[in-house]
Amino acid sequence: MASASLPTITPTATDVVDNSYLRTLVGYNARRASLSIIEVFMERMAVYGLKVVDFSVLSLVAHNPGITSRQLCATLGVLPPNLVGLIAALDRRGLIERRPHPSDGRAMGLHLTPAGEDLCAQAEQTAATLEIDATARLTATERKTLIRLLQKVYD
Amino acid sequence: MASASLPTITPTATDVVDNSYLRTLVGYNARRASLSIIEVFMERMAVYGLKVVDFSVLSLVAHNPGITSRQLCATLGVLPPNLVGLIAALDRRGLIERRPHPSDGRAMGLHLTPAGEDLCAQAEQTAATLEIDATARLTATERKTLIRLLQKVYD
DNA sequence: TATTGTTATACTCTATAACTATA
DNA sequence: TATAGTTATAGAGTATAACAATA
Repeated sequence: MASASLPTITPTATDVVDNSYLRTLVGYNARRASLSIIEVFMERMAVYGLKVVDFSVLSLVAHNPGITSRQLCATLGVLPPNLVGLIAALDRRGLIERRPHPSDGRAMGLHLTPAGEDLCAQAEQTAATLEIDATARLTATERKTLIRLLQKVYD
Repeated sequence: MASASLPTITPTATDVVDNSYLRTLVGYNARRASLSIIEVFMERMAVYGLKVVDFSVLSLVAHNPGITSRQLCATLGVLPPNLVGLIAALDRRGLIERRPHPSDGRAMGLHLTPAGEDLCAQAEQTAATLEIDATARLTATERKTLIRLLQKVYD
């Protein structure tokens, strides 16, 4: 970190990039904000050995015991072939279980193991803290407004 | 499209996935909104043979004549090796030119060709329209608020 | 005939190491 | 010594086709 009393390298005029046009676009701003939050998300979830999608899967299974792979795919926008390895890995780690679906012989109902419940609860607590930190420049009211407007875009 | 008068397949209770927890997270909402806008962006930019990054590069070069690859990388969060092919392709299409940098012999200043200026102007017009369409459920005021809050997150 | 879960595979995007030429 | 641009390559993420078992 540079001390305030030290001379700083002043960028020349040609070093300053004018991105004011891109900043008028909702898509550009949504993508940049999204990436900046997800960056923090990935850092803190690495402690649990979870990627962003792993967390989403774990959390959805926690709140929807018996959910199928198909339902996870539809909810998260992941294609079935790309969920197979992910589910298998969580299974191998002893975090989730695949049980035969009660009414559909083709499907498997997903459930958290006790270890999975523990990890998910911890991860969700971390997520709650992280969310505040990653959007620290927002007031609580602004954060609620932001979420409401974002949902209005994609709902 | 199903007519409103036709009987619809009513999903059973087990089909309804509870994602209310994920919806409390700014990151989840930012990512979903971001993807829904970028989806429309990609569709409409395909007409010009441009991907999202191509558009950003073209627009930044338009508003910053003589900008270097390095500056583009820093502004867009793209790694230098991944920009090389992209720039080369735009060059081959006759949309941009690489001229020797006036003060740094290692760098190349990027400039739009007349064809590039034309395409960029059209694409920016399309982007402006698309933005409104992709966020049609927002009022103009809400759209401005959304952009302000998103910038507060990543700035 | 349609759907769930799966395998295999291809394509795109992103990341790392190392080189060259210039600063 | 450090930086701009480049090459080659590896890894992650995302896509389609096709199959077995079940609806």
